[in-house]
Amino acid sequence: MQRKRVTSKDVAEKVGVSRTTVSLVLNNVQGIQISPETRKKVIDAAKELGYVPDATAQALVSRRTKAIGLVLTRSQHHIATDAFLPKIISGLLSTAKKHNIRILVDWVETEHQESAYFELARAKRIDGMILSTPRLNDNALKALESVDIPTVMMGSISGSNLPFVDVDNVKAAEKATSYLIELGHQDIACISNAPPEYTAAPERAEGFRNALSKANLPINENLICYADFDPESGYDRMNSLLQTGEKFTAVFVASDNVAIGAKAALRETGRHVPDDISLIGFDDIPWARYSDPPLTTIKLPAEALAQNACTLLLEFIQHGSHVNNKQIILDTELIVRKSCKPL
Amino acid sequence: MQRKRVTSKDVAEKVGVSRTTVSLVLNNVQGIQISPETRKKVIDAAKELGYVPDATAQALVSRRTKAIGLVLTRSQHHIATDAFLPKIISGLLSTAKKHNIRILVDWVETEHQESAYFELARAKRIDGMILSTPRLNDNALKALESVDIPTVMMGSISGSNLPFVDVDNVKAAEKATSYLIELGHQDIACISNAPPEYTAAPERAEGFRNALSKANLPINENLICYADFDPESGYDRMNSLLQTGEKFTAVFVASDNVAIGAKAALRETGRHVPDDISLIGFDDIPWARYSDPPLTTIKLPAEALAQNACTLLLEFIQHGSHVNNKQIILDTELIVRKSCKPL
DNA sequence: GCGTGTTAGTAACACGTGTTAGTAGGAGTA
DNA sequence: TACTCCTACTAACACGTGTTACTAACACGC
Repeated sequence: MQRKRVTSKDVAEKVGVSRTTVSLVLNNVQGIQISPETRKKVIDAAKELGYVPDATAQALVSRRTKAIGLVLTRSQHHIATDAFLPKIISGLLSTAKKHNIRILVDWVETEHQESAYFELARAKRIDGMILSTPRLNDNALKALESVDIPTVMMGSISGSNLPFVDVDNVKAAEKATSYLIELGHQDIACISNAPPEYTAAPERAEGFRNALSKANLPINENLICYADFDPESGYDRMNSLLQTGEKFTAVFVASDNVAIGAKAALRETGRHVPDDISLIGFDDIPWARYSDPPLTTIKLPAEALAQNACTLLLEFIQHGSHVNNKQIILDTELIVRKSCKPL
Repeated sequence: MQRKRVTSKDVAEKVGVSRTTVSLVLNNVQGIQISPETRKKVIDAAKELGYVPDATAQALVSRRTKAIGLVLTRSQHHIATDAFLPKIISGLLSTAKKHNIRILVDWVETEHQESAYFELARAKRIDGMILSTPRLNDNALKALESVDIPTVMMGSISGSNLPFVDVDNVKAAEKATSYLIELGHQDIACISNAPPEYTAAPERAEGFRNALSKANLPINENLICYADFDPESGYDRMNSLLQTGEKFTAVFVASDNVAIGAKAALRETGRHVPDDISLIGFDDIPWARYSDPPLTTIKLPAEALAQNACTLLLEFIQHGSHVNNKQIILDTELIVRKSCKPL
């Protein structure tokens, strides 16, 4: 049943040459002399036998697995509800495919972070890794540096000098908030996307504050809170905001996924978007433009982020740490739809 | 900079035993005699040196890579907008982690299917693969069988006897449609989830027809159409349905993701859900319960599907093709929310 | 002393590839 | 003939591990 593997030795024997010759021909090694007839015979035989080089053996000798890791550092529930993951994967796959590289998805539970990174890297199963929205404590960071495997982060993190790809979260949040201010809103709430440990969350809150300051508006800390990635947390936070009794006419929600839940909470308490409350999101997930009303939001170039992270990592792998451009900041864009209204 | 790799040889030398002994101790091989002192010394030395066995070398000799492939066979755009992928990945990761197995995500562009499957399998980079919502032509199927790598499909496919994990699409669609009929609807449209090549799509349409037949209602083929996974296609199909001039008071949309777009089309043409049109979805993606109105739908156990597929594949890998239970059908559940109304 | 077992290991091969150093054979030159 | 150069290869090592077959040392019973 189980057909025997076809190895380069089989190809060599069929043609009547050495295994070395087969390797040289099939890898098209430059600066070496093989007669055209032999070349052809080898190539034909390989095709006929259906020879595919064994990736593990190649990896062992070349010290390159031709695979990179996408390391997710969130809870299982947050992975399952991450509206962003498909775009990340899609972007990664498209770039990786061009370079004939595979993607290994791994998941590091927060509890045992250090050893997990360590083992993953040391086992040499991947050539490098991409950390998605990392939340690293000092130990994990140190472990990561000590194994020195090429690493690129998607989303920056304070206190680390690993290369990263990100957007300017402060500026983007400022852009969103300024838009609300331009519409005449003065009492604005902010639900950031995630707990403050995730660097992007406080950055977006900071952008929110900046916009208010520049417009000489007071900052009411009671109107600033942090969600937890999923719609449910947005639902909860919005209800909490409503219960404070503080007045607000607009909300900046720093994640479309969270905004889904926030909007549901508004609806259930009889408030209408945008007539009663203006709502602006962040990310521009596919759902946003089909929402009711279509959600005004900040477009995050998710696929481009992934593609850039992948390209940067591959450079990193190839040229060692001499990568000149260690951080890439992509642009965001305000997408005006119908969830905000002049006051 | 680049620290030298720690191999089992280093551990052996440090302790003063042979490499064999190190291997026997660390793998805890049964039925072999090693003195407790030596055991301890080896374990201590391994820990002290930070020894992690090289996965590629292990794979080469054991003929097991301890990785399985998740193979996506859709276009890049469809991967990016797949609201289901995160749950699949989350389910896969959780099960795989328990067995200390990694997940390799791969993407087969439809054009070069055959060779891609072939190469992936033959390169021995993975021990088995999971095909997600496969659409296989005959060539691809034959190629797949000829390389005989353990394979499990998520979503069945006609004309193949590969093991699979799925829900009973016909019955689930029937359940959804019957619910609409029970509410008094008689003129019901159906937008299936995907093009008919994807087996689930015609199956769900069939379930739709079955329900009508059982209720002695006429089947109007003009009211049955096929979307293409994403919200945009739902938007288009709904507009087409509206333009036919055919009358309908309810719609069964065999995908929540498609329903998002369909609902937008209804809204833009001034129709309200559920007052004017009742809408029932399929999948129960996270967005569904926060939708406006909350979407009544059929719950597809996505994570459980992935977990079962993973478990089945691992059994398959371990015990060869002697897996007794070659197909697993999971239950679906009608989730009643607020998008449907008695006529 | 001798045969038999047991204990605690080790030497050597296998996995399938990439690569370096070397070589047989022929042609050209003095 | 003797030396050099070129062509077209090949032998052999390395990568790091798992595993099988073997052995040295010692104890035990008679």
